[in-house]
Amino acid sequence: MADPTPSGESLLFLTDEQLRKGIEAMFFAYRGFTADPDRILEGMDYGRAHHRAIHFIHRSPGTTVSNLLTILGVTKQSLNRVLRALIEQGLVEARVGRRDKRERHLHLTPKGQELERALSDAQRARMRAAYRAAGPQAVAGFRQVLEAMMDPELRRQYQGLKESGV
Amino acid sequence: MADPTPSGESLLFLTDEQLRKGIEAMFFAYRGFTADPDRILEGMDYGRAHHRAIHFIHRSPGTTVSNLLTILGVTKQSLNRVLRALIEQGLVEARVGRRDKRERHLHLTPKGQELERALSDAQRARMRAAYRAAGPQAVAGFRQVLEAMMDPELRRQYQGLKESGV
DNA sequence: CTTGGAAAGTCAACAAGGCTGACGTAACTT
DNA sequence: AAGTTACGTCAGCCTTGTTGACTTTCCAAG
Repeated sequence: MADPTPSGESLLFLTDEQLRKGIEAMFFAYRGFTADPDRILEGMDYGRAHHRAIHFIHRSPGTTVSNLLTILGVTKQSLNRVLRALIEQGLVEARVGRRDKRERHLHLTPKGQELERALSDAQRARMRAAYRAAGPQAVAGFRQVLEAMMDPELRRQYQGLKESGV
Repeated sequence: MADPTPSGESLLFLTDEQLRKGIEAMFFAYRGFTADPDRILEGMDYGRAHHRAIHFIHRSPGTTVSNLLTILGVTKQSLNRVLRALIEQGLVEARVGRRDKRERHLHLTPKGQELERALSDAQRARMRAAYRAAGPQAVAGFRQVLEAMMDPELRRQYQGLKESGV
């Protein structure tokens, strides 16, 4: 049969075998992606769930609990357990909203910022090494594929975060 | 200051901001990556752990329990719980080794192959859509960055799987 | 000003899937 | 014959997710 691509590009990269390799690459890479923060957190009272909360509070200071709920995609009971620990132990501060006093605006305390720094330094170091090894063009492709892989709703979250910072 | 790259390439892609975007892209994309199989598995007695076992047994038929243990990076107690369920319910067969009778060689039964098919069809469909949207060059970059992100030991696992099929 | 509903928090119970430690058995290796 | 390896299993624990039911607070619309 004739080449079905308008541009004449090979479709060899879409074979089941290529796709399987991509799937396994995601699996193994994600293990590496979380390994360094996990190592830092183990022994402390915290886990990956705390890391995620800290990351997004750092990313969007003053975000509300429901915002966080949407981004993380967990139940409020689950998030609440994590936030309670972080607040009790002085890593996160929950300020009652000025306009809407039902809302809690979340901020990292200096102590929280310290842990955030340690975690993201470790994660960024690995990312930086991978980026450097692969080069800018590969990085662009990496980001394109990941973005295309997201659920549309999550992609909006991601893109929203990308610029606005809220 | 002078451009520090020998090749004269910009290092803008290595800024903390770019790295943070990459980190969040991994987070959101991994959610998408697992979403479809998770949907299929929910309601059945199985979860992501079963999916992983099924995937790698399919990938390397006849693999032993210790092989699987190494690839998955979990304890034997944890894997055993998953395997026991899969064997009891007739998705996986454990054949005593011919050369070394201590070993159990794992195979998918027709029923197991059926579920594997459903799961990987769903996951590949998403992968294929993402690959197609991003194009072959982006896919190459995607794979390069992921590979660079793995722990060296896991990279060996990945690369080993890539060709040999064992 | 009252009331409906949204936002937040809490309690209880449960499940999946990790973990450690201890132990047993069969089979291979030295 | 002794030691090691592969596998399985019991028991108990932790993290992180889930539902369901309920309360408190408070904004906003009638």
